[in-house]
Amino acid sequence: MTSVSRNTKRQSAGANSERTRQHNSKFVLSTLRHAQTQGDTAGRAEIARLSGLSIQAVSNIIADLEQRGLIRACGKRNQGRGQPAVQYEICANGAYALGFEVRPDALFCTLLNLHGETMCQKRSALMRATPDAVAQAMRETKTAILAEPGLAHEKILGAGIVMPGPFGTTGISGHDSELPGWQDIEITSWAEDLLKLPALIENDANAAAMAERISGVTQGLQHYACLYFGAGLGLGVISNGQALHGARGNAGEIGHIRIALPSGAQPLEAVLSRLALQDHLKSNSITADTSEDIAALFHENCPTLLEWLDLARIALCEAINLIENLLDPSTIALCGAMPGALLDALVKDLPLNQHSVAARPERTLPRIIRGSSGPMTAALGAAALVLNDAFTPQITTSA
Amino acid sequence: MTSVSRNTKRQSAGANSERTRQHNSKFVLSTLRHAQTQGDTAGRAEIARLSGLSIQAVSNIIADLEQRGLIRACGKRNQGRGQPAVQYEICANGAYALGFEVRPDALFCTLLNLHGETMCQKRSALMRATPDAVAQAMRETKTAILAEPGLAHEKILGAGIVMPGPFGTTGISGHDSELPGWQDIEITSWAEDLLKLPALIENDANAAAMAERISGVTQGLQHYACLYFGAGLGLGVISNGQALHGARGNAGEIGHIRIALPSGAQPLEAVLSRLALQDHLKSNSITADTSEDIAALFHENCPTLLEWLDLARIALCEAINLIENLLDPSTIALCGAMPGALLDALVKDLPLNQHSVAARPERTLPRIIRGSSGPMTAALGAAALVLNDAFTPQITTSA
DNA sequence: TGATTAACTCAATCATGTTGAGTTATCAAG
DNA sequence: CTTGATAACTCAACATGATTGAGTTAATCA
Repeated sequence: MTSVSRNTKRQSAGANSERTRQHNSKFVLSTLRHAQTQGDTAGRAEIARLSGLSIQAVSNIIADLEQRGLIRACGKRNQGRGQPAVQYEICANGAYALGFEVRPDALFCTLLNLHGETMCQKRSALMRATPDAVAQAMRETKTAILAEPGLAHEKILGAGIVMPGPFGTTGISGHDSELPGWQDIEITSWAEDLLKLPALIENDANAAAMAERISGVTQGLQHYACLYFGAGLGLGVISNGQALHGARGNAGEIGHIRIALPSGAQPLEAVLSRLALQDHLKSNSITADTSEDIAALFHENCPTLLEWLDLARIALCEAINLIENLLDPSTIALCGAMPGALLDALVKDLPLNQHSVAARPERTLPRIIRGSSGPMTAALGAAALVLNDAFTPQITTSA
Repeated sequence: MTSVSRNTKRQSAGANSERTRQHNSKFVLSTLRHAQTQGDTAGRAEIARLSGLSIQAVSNIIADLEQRGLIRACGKRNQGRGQPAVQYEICANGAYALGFEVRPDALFCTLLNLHGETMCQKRSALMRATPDAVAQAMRETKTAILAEPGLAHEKILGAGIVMPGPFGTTGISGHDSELPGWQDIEITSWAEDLLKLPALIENDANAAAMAERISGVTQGLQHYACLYFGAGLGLGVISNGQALHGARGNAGEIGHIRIALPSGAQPLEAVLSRLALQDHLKSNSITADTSEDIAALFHENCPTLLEWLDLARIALCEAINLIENLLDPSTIALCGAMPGALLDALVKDLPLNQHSVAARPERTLPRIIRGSSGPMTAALGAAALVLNDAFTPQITTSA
């Protein structure tokens, strides 16, 4: 089939020549993408050296990818003697990735091109996020997107879908983020049948982490974490370039962890979350329903908000300590549905624990950085999952 | 080359037919192993169905593995009509895995066969665990092991090596577990040159977790964690069948995390570790230097020890809450250098938080189980790393 | 200007998986 | 006790895709 595969057929555990080609094609694409993020390009011979493949093999793959419109030649480069190497780059609009975020009251959609650039965004209001209502909204959204010029079903690599966790029946019942009627649905195949596209399901924090990898502040990193402000507070973990789901897809519920604060032990998201901020404001009779409200308060130096910020920064330090000790990430990105300026303020001059495995002298990245913010972060991340998949040589796990 | 590869040559990122065969061979082996742990066996056709490979491909691989002495036919089985399927099993002594644990004062070694059974164990005292001293001890140990009957260099798949973290220079200086003179050594290639074998490096907790997977309580699980009593307290995390290292191999330092206790916030290993136990005993003028001493105290219901146990169980509950929320494991195993009876006592009737993503009604495994204990756990785990590698279809991550 | 170098192409070869046509051994129905 | 159905397995031809070695081309260097 194809390297950046569109076929919905489930992959089996065994490998064959087709799979080999798919794997190698993904390697070629990831090399080109990696070069492009550095403002660079690459030629056949260089890719062959990096991959350990023969030049001929790379040549064949490049011919194939070029013919399919995913890459194109972009000049030559002299590297000293010898014939100049023809350079290749990824065609921004050679293919697209679709991302959906299902929320209790709406369906968000983002379409990314191969450069990770947002091509369009859509929002559909939902009365109730039942499977039927979501299915209808997804179908309509897809139809609307296919109507755009230059878009065909064949050019969509797949769909990433973000759903609020926790998945399955858990001890946390009555949790606001749980959706009605989804318990008995195997979501991946449900979505693949619905959209006629390969589907990837993730929680919001992992998707946000992928977004940072595809077009954000963690490009090129293989190990990092992403604290994500969504309904509560989630943690996306990327290890070896792949998201960490846990046994049931419920990993990253960092908001539920009790942490030690000067005021006593509390769940992290009782302090460090959008809801916690709004509660704190409300207890001082200030309402801030939207991100814009919060941003405005921050802009005018609202003392109640600054008070919360001090609390939140203490909680954040504890969270960082936890994450660094447990996961040893290259960095931690802070992102999600909070005003960017507020994230900046949270991140700035944190009194981080220096007695940590993360306090390395040779460190080049800051221990915490501000990632992307805004309400569409999760839908963007959903689409990023698809791009990551297209650019990452895969494995199947054993029995 | 070979599927259970012995060659030291670094694998490249690109795939070819040889790599495909290697991948598929590992799948066949893992299927047979999995069946064997269930007291079962498997035939060609069954493996073909599981892998998605053709029967012919499986047949070829089986012929190859059998010829190399890694598997053998073990009777036939009637599954109703049709020709009975020839069953295969892994030859226990078809190959071996070597495991080393480097400690500040000694080098421990364990040799496992393909069934994960311990063939021999060795201990070499070290004055100081400098690279030179360790190299000499490793060389001598390997020579002694090769002298055993039935053992040849070719039958050793590789060496797993466990070293106390943290790796590299970190903010935690003066840490007792840091070894002298290792900062500037790329340990994997150092060990491969030294032993002329493929080498895998891990921290103690991850290795212990692998040991549970190969021959312990977590066989067949893809997602779990392992709380490990070593020098302090470590957490081994297996996600998707692979150990989680973090960016620098320092993941799992759960002992350093501050947790909220009735007595105030403290690092977890200030309560839950062998050293904490010994300190607690010492503050009541009881000395217990060895595991036997501790086991004896426990056996005679020493009130000071029981007092510690109550404290430790509270801390353990907090740790479990942390791990479950962050990693969503299938289960958590408790293991390491503590008397088994004490681990049992820790695990028994824990007042676990029911408000957790882990409190699932359909859960079949307990949320926490007792794993293997004893001083050789880490060296065993080191060898288990090699077996896991031999039985797990691999990938190389992209650039 | 010619030697050197590196990128690249072409054609032959090789490893491996797949496919389809048998063959064999067992069960079950007549 | 025969016969047909069924499933495991083998054999041979084929397809895919990577590798190899012998050119070819276009640069730099002396």
